Amino acid sequence: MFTDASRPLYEVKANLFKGLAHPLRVRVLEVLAATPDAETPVAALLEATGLEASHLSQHLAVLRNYRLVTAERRGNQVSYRLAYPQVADLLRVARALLGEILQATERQLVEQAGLPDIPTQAAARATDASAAPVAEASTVTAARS
Amino acid sequence: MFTDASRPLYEVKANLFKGLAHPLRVRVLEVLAATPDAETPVAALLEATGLEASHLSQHLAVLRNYRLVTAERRGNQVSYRLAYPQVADLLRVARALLGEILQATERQLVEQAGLPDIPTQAAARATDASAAPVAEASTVTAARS
DNA sequence: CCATGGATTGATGAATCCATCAATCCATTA
DNA sequence: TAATGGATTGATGGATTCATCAATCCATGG
Repeated sequence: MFTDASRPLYEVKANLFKGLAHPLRVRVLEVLAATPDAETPVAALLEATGLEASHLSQHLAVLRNYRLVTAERRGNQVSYRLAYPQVADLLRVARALLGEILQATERQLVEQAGLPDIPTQAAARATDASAAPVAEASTVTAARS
Repeated sequence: MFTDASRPLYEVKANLFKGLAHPLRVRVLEVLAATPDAETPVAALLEATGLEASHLSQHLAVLRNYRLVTAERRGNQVSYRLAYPQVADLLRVARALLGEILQATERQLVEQAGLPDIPTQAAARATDASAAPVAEASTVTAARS
């Protein structure tokens, strides 16, 4: 059911994004995407992420269920690779989009720094929390009707 | 903070995917992507989704915070559009990936249907639940060492 | 067969996200 | 300014997801 057909496309898509919506999973995919034609043993992933085996394995299971990676057992140990090259594509496009977003919001910060408050490092310090969205600045812009 | 720089890339990426990880939000983005150069009034989104205004607005707020859409107020009503064309790119690539996944899992279903159980419509009926991942079939494949 | 190392699975409290309802805001018109 | 329609915001249970720990599986070597 992790990627079922016979459901509206937007549901399946959202579901795919849900599979990608965790830093550790993205990290793992990035590592795997770095060597698209080689297998990466779990040991290497453990080292790359610094995680506890069990924790990593949980997320690997998620990635497997979503059919984003495939696993192969060679004797005692297991290796992973991306299930499809398009997974790497997706990461690249996401990165490109983020480039745009960050660049644009940076411009905005500069613009609004010209007038109000402290023009220097205030913004930098303000943008410090570790959870989610971009710093606010009133979203809905006006336009003449 | 919804798309902060100065954090590891994989965190920011995962965060982006989190913003996309909901069927309604994907649906809205798809609608907006259908007319990239025109604004879409909230009324149209309401109709396209069949949602209650408040509910839709919640998700629009999320999309705004993630900088995926922009809103403009024209007199009494508000219209939305994609903030960057790359958002549409991302949806397209996701769709391409899903195409691969579904096609491949379909092949697998056919293969394994050749031998066990009922070879006909059993698989189709089995893939019915409405929540998440693809139907299971043992993940870790073996290989010679 | 038992022990060991490598990896996965299961279970549980904590944290996060979501849908719904009430309240508010904003611009237009009377 | 009072009232109305369009849209957003806030608050609150209910549902998902996550991190951690213990238990299990699986293949190899003694």
